[in-house]
Amino acid sequence: MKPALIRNGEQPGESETERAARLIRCAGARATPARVRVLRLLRSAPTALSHHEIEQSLGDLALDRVTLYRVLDWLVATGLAHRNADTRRTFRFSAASSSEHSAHTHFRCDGCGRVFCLDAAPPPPPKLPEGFLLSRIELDLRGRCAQCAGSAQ
Amino acid sequence: MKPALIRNGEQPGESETERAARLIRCAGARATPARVRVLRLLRSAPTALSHHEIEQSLGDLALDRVTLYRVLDWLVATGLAHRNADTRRTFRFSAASSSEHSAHTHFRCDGCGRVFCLDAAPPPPPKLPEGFLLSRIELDLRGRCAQCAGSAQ
DNA sequence: GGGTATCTGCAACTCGGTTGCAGATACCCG
DNA sequence: CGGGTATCTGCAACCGAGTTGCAGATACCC
Repeated sequence: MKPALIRNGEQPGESETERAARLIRCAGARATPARVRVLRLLRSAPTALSHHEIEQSLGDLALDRVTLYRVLDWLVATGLAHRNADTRRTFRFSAASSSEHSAHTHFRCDGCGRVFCLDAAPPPPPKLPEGFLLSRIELDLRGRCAQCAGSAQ
Repeated sequence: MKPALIRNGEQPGESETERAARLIRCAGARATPARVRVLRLLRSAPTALSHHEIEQSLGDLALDRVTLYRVLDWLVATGLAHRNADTRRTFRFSAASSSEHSAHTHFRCDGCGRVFCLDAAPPPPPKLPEGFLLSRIELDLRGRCAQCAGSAQ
């Protein structure tokens, strides 16, 4: 849902920041630096990020641990982001894309735990036991990412 | 405990216990009551169980927390069981089946977190980024199980 | 039945995530 | 532009899942 936009970009950086801020306000909350920075980061990340990775990426101006958790929770609650537990049982967050679909394909690395979002074709619709409600399909590929496969293990 | 006996299955119960013990010995370890009981439980469970659920199921004669973790780790290490993080980021364990395949289909309930193993058809082979190694494919269905869908949420 | 490597149970610890509360601030409104 | 207030942030303390180290118990080999 992005209504066409508005200010045609000034600096690409500013433009993206503005967009994140707008998405947040649309969701009915204050566009605080914490939220804007986190959402912008998620939107530009190629993989789903863990709490720890996000903290690192924010660098020196890192937020308080708790604030970051709350920002992430809020993003997930409003649907601006998704949350998944990785193979090492830590949560990973990714921005919800506009081309959001209920079927997703991920690659989960058994080495480093990272999650890569693939564009692969959506899997076929399955049949479920009686009474079960389906809300989302996810195809999960497990193995080692290029980096982990390269290094001896 | 577990008075001896009866090799060559008679009572179905005993038989299953004996089988679990044999699997454990085959894997090169001692068939202690702790391991036998846990493996037997996993093998008879319809869904993947959490550490907590296993503790409950063992009832009064429950093992020490740590022992249970170690038994589970050992089962996973030897390949007799599988471990998965559920949507609430706790590990769930299931017995490895003899008809083991590298492609699996699970239903994960967003309500209670339980994981159901379905026999659904294996998904089609995907294409991966350069350098990635695939070891396993898993089709993940998300939604609500019959029980959680039934109760108001 | 005895000896010993392997297991078990206890206690203390780590780590990811959560809760409560006081102080700060984005945003509405005049 | 400045003030008031509901919303956010940061701190500190907490919780629950999982892990580690070690002393005592025990399955299994002989």
